[in-house]
Amino acid sequence: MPELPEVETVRRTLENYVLNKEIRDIDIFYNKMIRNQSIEAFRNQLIGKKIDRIERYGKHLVFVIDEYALISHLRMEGKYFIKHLEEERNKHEHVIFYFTDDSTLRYQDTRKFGTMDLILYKDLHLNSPIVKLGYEPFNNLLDSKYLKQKLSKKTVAIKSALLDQTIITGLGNIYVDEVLFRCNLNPNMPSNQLKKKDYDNVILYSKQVLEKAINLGGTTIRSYTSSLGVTGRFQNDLLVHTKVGTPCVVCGTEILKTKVNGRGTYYCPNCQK
DNA sequence: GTGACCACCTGGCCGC
DNA sequence: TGCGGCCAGGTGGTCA
Repeated sequence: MPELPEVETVRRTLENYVLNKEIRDIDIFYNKMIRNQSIEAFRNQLIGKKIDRIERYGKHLVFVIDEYALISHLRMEGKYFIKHLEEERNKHEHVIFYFTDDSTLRYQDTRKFGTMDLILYKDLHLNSPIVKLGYEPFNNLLDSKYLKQKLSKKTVAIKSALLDQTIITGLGNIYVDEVLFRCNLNPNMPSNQLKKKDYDNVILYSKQVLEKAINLGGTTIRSYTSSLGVTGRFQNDLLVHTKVGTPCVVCGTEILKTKVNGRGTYYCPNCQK
């Protein structure tokens, strides 16, 4: 699924294709994808406008279109493609933006989990899904004091806490497994049992793992391949995620797969006691 | 306030 | 080969 590195890769790639293009028309084939506007209002507010820039907050892409912010969340399998006007629509393309130069931006989502919210840009940090997000690992405000405040009263498993986007934003199932392995933390450990060095390690390795993944263009696995022909290479650097049955790179113990609050979770039972 | 559970959705996989 | 059932999972809503 697209996590922060994959979304950042999509953002950087799309910037090369859609900036300053004028929207001539929009087709929406799955109405539930547009959450906070009627289809008519969504179209009326964007048609005739140009895409000024693309921002990213955690896993949210924000297309800045004149005075509006189009907040797109790819969820599980959302992807964007640039295609010529005349290319046939495939059945998983749910929103198509037509530009005046006869190119199109197409949002494709096999499972239809993705969402789009359209708000005024001035309200982006006042009244939008962005407001609830915690700090990204790259934010200097994310320190051990902040983590202690957020986690020290939580009994929920550390894996679940790190997936909570209101605490740290940008980590998803793949990268949480990788971070916990590097921290030698068991995914089921109650959040309130972490020590100061654990907070420091979570911050350090979250940053390290995400930075490397961004540099490698994200991770390409069965449930996610990037758009526009961009393929990530971080899957070659995964140490535990999807490695069930293979020896741990540190101690040689067989990597196990379990479930933590319903999420598939990979870990080394020896390194992550 | 917290945590558990469910719905959303469809392709892939497995067993029969 | 075809069918049914299960699994995958980020997020928001509901309920205890």
